[in-house]
Amino acid sequence: MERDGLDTDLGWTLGVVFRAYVKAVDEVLSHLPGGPRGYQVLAAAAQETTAGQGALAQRLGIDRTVMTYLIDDLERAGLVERRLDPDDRRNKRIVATALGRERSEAARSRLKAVEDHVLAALEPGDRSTFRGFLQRLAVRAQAADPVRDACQVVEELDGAC
Amino acid sequence: MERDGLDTDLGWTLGVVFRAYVKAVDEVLSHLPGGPRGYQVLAAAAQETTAGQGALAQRLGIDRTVMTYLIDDLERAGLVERRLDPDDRRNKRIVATALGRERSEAARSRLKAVEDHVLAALEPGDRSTFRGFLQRLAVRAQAADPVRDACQVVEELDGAC
DNA sequence: TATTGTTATACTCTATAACTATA
DNA sequence: TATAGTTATAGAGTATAACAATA
Repeated sequence: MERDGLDTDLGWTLGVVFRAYVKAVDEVLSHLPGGPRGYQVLAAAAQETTAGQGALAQRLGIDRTVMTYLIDDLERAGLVERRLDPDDRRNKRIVATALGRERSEAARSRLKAVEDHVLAALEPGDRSTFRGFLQRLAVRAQAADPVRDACQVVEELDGAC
Repeated sequence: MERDGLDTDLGWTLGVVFRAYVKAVDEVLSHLPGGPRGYQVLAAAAQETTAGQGALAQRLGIDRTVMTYLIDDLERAGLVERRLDPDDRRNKRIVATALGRERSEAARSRLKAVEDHVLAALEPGDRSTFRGFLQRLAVRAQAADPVRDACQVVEELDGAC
């Protein structure tokens, strides 16, 4: 069947694999408050002496207003604590509790298992090749400006932008 | 830097590449009513004698209530028409106008260019290897049930689900 | 009664801006 | 005045359910 449209090749396959991954991750992290994003915050809190929730939000690409609710939920669940920074009492450092560190580690194992499962269709050797390719594409994609790139693409075709 | 959390390997790279692709596609199709989804409908209408908008919605994974608005916009822009099916007057077949077919073809070229651009970081040979890997993963992922898979993954670790 | 397409309502996310407390 | 965190409000997007026309 000759496919066409967004289902074509890259767009379709990339989307299918990504959504399958996201769905599995959502499922595996559903017991954590805030789901995947809650896990990101928890994992950061478990590893680092965070500099305050604002900096944390920025680093994780989460809006600071969303961060408030996220931490509210994690705190209610007893996974993290807000500690006032003595040096600057406007800052609140987020630190994981013992329970939080435990849960974070457990979630990490599950995520690893999900990754392996998503890649299970490939031979072990191909898996690392694939990861290498993806990494190269990701690095390039992050460095670039998607909007400008899109305009370049269009320019080649009809001089738009 | 030892990364951890969702930013790890597969999840992070897959997300970055996918989002870059989606963003570029959004940009390149922004002039079409309904954006990427509008294009999917338009492309389907341009190629096939569609069996009615309900069937179309189901095949494209679009909610039928959303499909109504989508087609409203495409029709207003003069890209498609709703034609009553004489055999069953409840059905409305969606057919592309001459303008619609033209726009659909132009959009197709742009999408192809976006794909090439996203994969530009790889050597030509590696590109097709990568596509092959992705396709294998996508086929497997689509055949499987993400939720059940997630439970299997979890079971291996702590007997949940 | 069941089905196609349409419309109306509600709910979830996100983004924006206003507010407090510190500095 | 500026900044960290919080709270309140409004918007887009989606999902749910009621509705009209046809079978």
